[in-house]
Amino acid sequence: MTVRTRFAPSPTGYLHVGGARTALFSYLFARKHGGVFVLRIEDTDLERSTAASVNAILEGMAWLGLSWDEGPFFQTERFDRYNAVIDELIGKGLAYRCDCPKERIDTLREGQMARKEKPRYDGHCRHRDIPADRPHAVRFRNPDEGVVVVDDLIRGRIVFNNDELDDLVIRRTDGSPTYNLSVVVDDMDMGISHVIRGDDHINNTPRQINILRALGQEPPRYAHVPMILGDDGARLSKRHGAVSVIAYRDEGYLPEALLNYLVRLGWSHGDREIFSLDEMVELFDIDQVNKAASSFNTDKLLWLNQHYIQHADPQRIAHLLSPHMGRLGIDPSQGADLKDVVVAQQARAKTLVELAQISAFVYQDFDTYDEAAARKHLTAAAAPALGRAREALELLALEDWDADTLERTLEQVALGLGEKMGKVAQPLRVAVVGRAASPGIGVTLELVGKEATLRRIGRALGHIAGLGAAG
RNA sequence: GCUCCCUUCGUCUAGUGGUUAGGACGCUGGCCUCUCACGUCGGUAACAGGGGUUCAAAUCCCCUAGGGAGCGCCA
Repeated sequence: MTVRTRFAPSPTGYLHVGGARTALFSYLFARKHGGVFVLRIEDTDLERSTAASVNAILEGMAWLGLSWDEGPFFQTERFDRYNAVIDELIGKGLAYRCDCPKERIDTLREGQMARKEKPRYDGHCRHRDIPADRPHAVRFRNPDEGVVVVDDLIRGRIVFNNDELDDLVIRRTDGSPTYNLSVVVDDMDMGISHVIRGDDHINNTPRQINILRALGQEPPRYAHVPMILGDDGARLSKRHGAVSVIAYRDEGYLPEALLNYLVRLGWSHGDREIFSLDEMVELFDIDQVNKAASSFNTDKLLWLNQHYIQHADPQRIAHLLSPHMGRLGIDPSQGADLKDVVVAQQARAKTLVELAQISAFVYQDFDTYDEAAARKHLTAAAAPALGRAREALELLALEDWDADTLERTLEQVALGLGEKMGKVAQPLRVAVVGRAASPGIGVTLELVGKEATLRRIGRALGHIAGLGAAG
């Protein structure tokens, strides 16, 4: 049997991380077993579905690199098929028309709730034989007795009593099919062998199996993956920060970091933490997925992101970094090669946004000194070191302006002053970077360039002189 | 309320009857060092509770508690 999985989001918003993980698991399972991964857009809710959401979902999938083999299919294009199936069910007496007004259903429900019963439709229209030309919905006639057994790949065996289930609406009064019907027909028509979805669908599963059986089909295998919660254990929502996959991209995360983080939420392979998409395909299997919900932990995502930034090809990172530099008003083509900046900085940032921030000094003069750094390093005592450094650096030819030569030059300056390297490097660093943290001083000066370095040393000396005047 | 699901360090997890309960993130101490970061060595911290079964239980069974989902003419 060929494995066929599907990801079936409803286009009522962006692709969020929970959906992305479900998509990832479906993708991995299909790839692992040499199967087919189908993308289907569940847009039967005409009120809430939008084209913008469809685009947002496709954009998120593309960014993550989760490619599908078939689709995207749109349920709105398959209404004729659903209606044919519904008519077939009516014809066979497995579904019936219902014209119960909303008020009747509401009263029924209230009474049941008051009696502490589970609210459910009472089958009032089962034998009323409503004419087809009157306004009506269509309900599936659920079996009254027996049980439905779901052998879930993640949960194990789950048994439902049919008397817990009621006759659900499969076609609305406006003629549109409902979710439980269209899902069943699509999974059947598309030959889906494994339904991998969120565990909020567990309770729908027995209904869907009953419809499938009424249609003479054997159900697929099911795997219900647990939810993702926020840092605080509550359901993940906007207030936990980004939930949209695209927002993670914009905040400077690498797709491989998000993917790696998501796959480890509910799945593991021994003690291993780092997985490329190919390695996931090789090692993943759905029956190893945890049953319990897990909390999204941004700190760990940040760690993975830093790991991937650090070990990625500098040229690629430079390419991805460029737009973030642009947001800071910097054109990286004016000045040092951005790739060289990445090489110098890539172990120092957890996101591309942060990488851009700590690299801005290479391309433009900063406005103000970091207060603590200036207080500690731009002092009268540091002035001689800065002065001597400036003298030595001025003498360096442009072709000698490289990290090694710069570092050796400054070591000589320190030696001449009878000071440790730190007494020279730190004031110089604050003078040139504005902060007390940067790559090695030689690399830092090389990237900044001779002209800007000397200019900024002059400015720092001025700052120190100003202190004396004020004090 | 009813039905279904879940429960190992703060978080992600390993563990399938016998382990000093392992790893990772975070936090933290040391080393490296011109700063920061990286790297590296160490520390911190968990089997929800209670009953069984067993020579032996995080692992099997039952109960309780806590958390979650569903109970739509939403998906």
